Amino acid sequence: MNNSLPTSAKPVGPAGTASSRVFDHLRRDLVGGRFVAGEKLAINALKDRYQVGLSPLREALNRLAAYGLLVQENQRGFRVPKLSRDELDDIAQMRLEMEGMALERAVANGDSLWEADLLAAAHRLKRADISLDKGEEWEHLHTQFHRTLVAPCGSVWLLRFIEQLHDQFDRYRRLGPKMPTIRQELDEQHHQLVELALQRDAKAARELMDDHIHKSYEVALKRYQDHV
Amino acid sequence: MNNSLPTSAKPVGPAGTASSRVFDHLRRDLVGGRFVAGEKLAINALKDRYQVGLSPLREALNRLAAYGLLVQENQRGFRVPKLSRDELDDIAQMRLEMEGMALERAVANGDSLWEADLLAAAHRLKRADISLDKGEEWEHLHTQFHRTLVAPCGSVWLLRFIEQLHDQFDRYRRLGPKMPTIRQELDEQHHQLVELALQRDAKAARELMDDHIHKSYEVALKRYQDHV
DNA sequence: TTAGACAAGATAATCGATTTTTTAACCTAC
DNA sequence: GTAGGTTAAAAAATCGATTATCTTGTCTAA
Repeated sequence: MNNSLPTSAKPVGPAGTASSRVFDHLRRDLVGGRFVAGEKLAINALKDRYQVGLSPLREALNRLAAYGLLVQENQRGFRVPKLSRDELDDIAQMRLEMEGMALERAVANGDSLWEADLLAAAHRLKRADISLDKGEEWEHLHTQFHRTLVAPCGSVWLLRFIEQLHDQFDRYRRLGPKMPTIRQELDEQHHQLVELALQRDAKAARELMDDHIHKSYEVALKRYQDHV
Repeated sequence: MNNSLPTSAKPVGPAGTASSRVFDHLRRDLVGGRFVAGEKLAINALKDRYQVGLSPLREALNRLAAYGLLVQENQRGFRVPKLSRDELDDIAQMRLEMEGMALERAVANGDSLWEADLLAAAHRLKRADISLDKGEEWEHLHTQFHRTLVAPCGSVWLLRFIEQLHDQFDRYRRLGPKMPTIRQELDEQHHQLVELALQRDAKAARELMDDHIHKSYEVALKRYQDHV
């Protein structure tokens, strides 16, 4: 009912600090490809762009560097990490291993509340208007769906790593303009994943997840190759 | 050098910034159990303790929070994460999965230079004087050995996650005073691991690694239970 | 007694200015 | 022409002080 303000799954609560706000904003922009890979960040320009002072901005940059969305070089500031085919392969491979593991555990552990959340997340994702807001809304619901899928895997650290890998993967997947054609097929798989999860068919679910990641990988690779 | 996470092997080069220096120092102290779990950090006290100003100190704290060695609560500073049996189990379980995977790949990929590095690392570890420097020297060589073991696994992200898990695991393992008795057995396994790696026996190596982590887990659990 | 209000002190977060280091442009000697 | 050196400008890092927020202790009213 009260979907207006503080209920969302956002990292920062009602009393967000400037540092946290700019962290979230920068993270979205980095994952969404609003910066050129390899680019050196001009801190003074960012100060204007995000309307914050130097201290909270630098704190946010430090966090992003520790998180892996920036690289920090002593005495010479921050840059956006380069992209490479090798790294994309690495990330996709790790997603296969870790999300597969997480999904199997989630299917084994998830309760009926999870089933409800999953259906809800899938429904919201299906309903999302891709043309709206440059697809930001769809992206958010997509992230949320995958998060929900593996949520009851029982490992905080596994979830954390998967989240990190998703962010990294999306730096490739979200290069360039949208391609709604392939999305059709991937969207289909989301619903099949829910089906198999509800049937508690861990093996089939994992196989489908493997295929899903593989297809997403092909999208990301295409984007990367077109982009270079 | 620039692509490694802030947790790189070497503390920081000659031109380390104040921020990086205090990050390294704090990281060592957190992993080494020099702070009480759950404790709230008094920033002004840290300023004196590490002889740095507020800005570089806060930047270091932000990095450590993103890395998982601190928790950050908006508007109320930083605290040392609590310890729990559940989390220890989680961390150990993840180490089993990830280091096992990494070791298998390393055994498949590692070249002769790796073999040499491995022998060297094992030798240095054996020679290390535990009584020296509160065991810091041994700890460093131990970390280095395990790092070398999985180094050629081919995945930057896998290595990164393993490193992070080691730091988390050591928060438990290094609680309380040293127990040289059990170390004997674990030290023995280090050499057996080298043996199996050189023989390229991936399966046996992984099984031994599983056992090694399991034994380490028992040490850590004992420490944790004694500590509570 | 105890819940709530309030003020005072402590702590966290942020700002503006300064110091340090790097970068880039220019010069000179060979 | 190029390697090496010098310096001015730019950028990064840090400092000192200010502002915002939380915490604690005290008081009052029910």
